[in-house]
Amino acid sequence: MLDLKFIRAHAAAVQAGAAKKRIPIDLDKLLEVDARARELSGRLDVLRAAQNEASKAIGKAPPADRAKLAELQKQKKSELKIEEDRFAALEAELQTLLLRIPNVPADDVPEGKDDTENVEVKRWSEPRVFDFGPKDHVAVAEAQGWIEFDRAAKLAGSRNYVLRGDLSLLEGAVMRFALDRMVAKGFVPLTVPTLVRSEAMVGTGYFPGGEEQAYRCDERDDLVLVGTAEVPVTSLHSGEILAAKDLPLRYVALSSCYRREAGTYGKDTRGLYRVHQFQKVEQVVIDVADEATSLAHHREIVENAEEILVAFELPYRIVNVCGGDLGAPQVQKFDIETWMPSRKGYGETHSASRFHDYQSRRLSLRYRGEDGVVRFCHTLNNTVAASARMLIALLENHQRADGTVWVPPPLRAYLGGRETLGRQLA
RNA sequence: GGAGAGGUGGCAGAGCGGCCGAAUGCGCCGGCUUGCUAAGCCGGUGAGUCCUUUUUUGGGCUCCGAGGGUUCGAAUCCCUCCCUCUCCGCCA
Repeated sequence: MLDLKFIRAHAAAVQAGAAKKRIPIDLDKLLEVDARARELSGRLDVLRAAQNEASKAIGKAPPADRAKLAELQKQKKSELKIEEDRFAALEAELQTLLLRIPNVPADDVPEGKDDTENVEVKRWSEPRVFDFGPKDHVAVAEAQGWIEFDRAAKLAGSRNYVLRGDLSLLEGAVMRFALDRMVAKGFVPLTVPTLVRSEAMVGTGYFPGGEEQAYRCDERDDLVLVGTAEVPVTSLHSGEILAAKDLPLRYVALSSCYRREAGTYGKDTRGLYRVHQFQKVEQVVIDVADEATSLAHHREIVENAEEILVAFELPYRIVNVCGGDLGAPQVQKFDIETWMPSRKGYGETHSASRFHDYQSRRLSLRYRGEDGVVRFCHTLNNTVAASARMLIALLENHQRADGTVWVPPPLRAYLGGRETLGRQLA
């Protein structure tokens, strides 16, 4: 969430930012509740001070007089209680409103209503020109007996899949390669819970608002399946005050990711593009509250992802995500889209976000600066590799006319040295 | 799942109705001492919020796992929840 002081001082900017994101907010309501709460808070402090002082006086009075003095205090107490209840109600309302205020997008976030207006900022390599009719990833995989959708549906419904044989191994190879690359860069690998309390979802900005996209356990356990390791990893140090010397924290985590994909019926129904469960290696950076540092980290985590795609020899482009396609918590987001022949276009495979202190304020994730001042951290994250979509790109871009699939050199060590997956079919 | 113990400042740990935002030790910061280092000595050292002050400063309120209750007054008593530890059971 944003700092209330910031909102008060920059109401116009907050309003404009929300408009850029196409998120309706009632800022006047928030400011009005805030003003009332602050006014009441001042009065409450005075009342409480009097109450505290009187109670202390009773403690010091001769025991014989205490009952009488206490009787007087009892009456004042009920007045105080009424004001305290009113204040608590205002605070709760304020908190609810505040959680809904989106972060202010950066100036260089493009205007635009949805993903069709994202602005391409970089393109690497060229889509391959096939000298045969390329298949989509489903056809490539089914021909090799690598994928089963019917049985997966029997087990878990639509948008699920079973990987079999080499494709299952390829998934593992991609994940492990991505993980190893990041560890080599000094990122600390973490294995984290993927079933989390809703506080972690609120803290990272997915709730309120994203409840429909998350699987939730029943009332016996108030736990939510995460859609990304970003949630547990960014929440790892919530409630802590970190030492400046320990920053930045660079984490990488491989986890399963779960997405309900509510409201996407009929969209991307074929294949692995939009599925309920996949594996992902995610990178998270936690550092000091400094714009330049944050921007440098943002570039760094985008480059980390680019290196993976270059290693896999997969053409990609980077888009600067426009206001209307940006989530509430982000200041800015760069999506990396990888070429997918069956889509005749680029499909989103990575999402690199920076948040300033939006998440850390919700998580109460702070650090003590060199100057001794306690501040909220800045957080950032990006995909390193997400299994399902990376498999689409690898199968489709590296398929051969004979039905086999070429393995990019860096992955071979993870596949017993093999340069080719599958048997010749044609 | 059953039985018990406990959650206090960066850490350890005392406090178990008012003198407690909190002893003591360690750590950390500053100073003194010292050829350098260590040891020693002195002082400082939680967070949030509001008010005051040009800055320094001073003051009010809130916070001792979370939420509720009892009381004039709660870290201390009661209730609910969360978490940790020990023993038993079950199990990967």
